Amino acid sequence: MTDTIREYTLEKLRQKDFDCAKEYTLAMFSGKYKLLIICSLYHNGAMRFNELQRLSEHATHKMMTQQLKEMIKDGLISRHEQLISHRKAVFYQLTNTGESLMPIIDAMCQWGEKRLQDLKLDIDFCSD
Amino acid sequence: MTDTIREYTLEKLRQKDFDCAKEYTLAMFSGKYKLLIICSLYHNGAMRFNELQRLSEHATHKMMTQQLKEMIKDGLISRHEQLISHRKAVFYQLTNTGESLMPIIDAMCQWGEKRLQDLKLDIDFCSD
DNA sequence: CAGTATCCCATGTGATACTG
DNA sequence: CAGTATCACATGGGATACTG
Repeated sequence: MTDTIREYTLEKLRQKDFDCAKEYTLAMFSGKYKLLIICSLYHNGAMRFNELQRLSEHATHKMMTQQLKEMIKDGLISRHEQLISHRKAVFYQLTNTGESLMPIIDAMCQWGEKRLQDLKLDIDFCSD
Repeated sequence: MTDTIREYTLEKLRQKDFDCAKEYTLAMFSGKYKLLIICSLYHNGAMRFNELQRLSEHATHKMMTQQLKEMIKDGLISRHEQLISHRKAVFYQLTNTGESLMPIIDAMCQWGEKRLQDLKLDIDFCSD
């Protein structure tokens, strides 16, 4: 889950090796919670940190901040503060770049649904 | 790189929680070398173990066998043996299921190429 | 060639505590 | 609320040796 694909791909790019387009795209959303974050922001618009954390039952504070940081760095989401009754509130929302991943994610969703449908007939497919 | 997304998703499926279609699809190709393996088999047809290992300069024997095993388990590739001048040769090739991932991978390829093109203007995007 | 098994270190990540 | 920092343990994965 730890996104070592991201590290690995960024390293290639630093070496001026740009032959890793699909790996780079994969690195955009292969981190823990990243698909969940992207889809939630897409459907809900801007969300606050704690709202995002509550999305996944077991998301730890640490992992959520780490994932958000990477996604900001990658230009997928943006962070902005706002004062609500004299208290600072932080919002995250998808950038255009982040949104442009949605067609791919939709395709993944469809592939997965069809595949799982086929596999449901086979009780044992997820053992091991 | 280690595909804990795969473990995590299979665990959900074992719990009869099927609300993870996109994560499941992601788990299909987010392992180390999996994109590379799929694309190579797609373009070259059946390939032998050592040919696959030579694809990536630093692929270790252990990781390659592990990835291939998972992909067989997931139904993306098939393994079959053949006798070549009295020696056993092992071939791997994409199944129809594996091939059906190609449109998604192509989309990832295109997204990545466009994105990297845009980012090339910014020298610093891959630092950190 | 095509694996399997073992050892072992580096890294990821959960838990916890602290800050403004 | 929205973080950052530190510690401690579990796991991933490289290196190496062994098998048919």
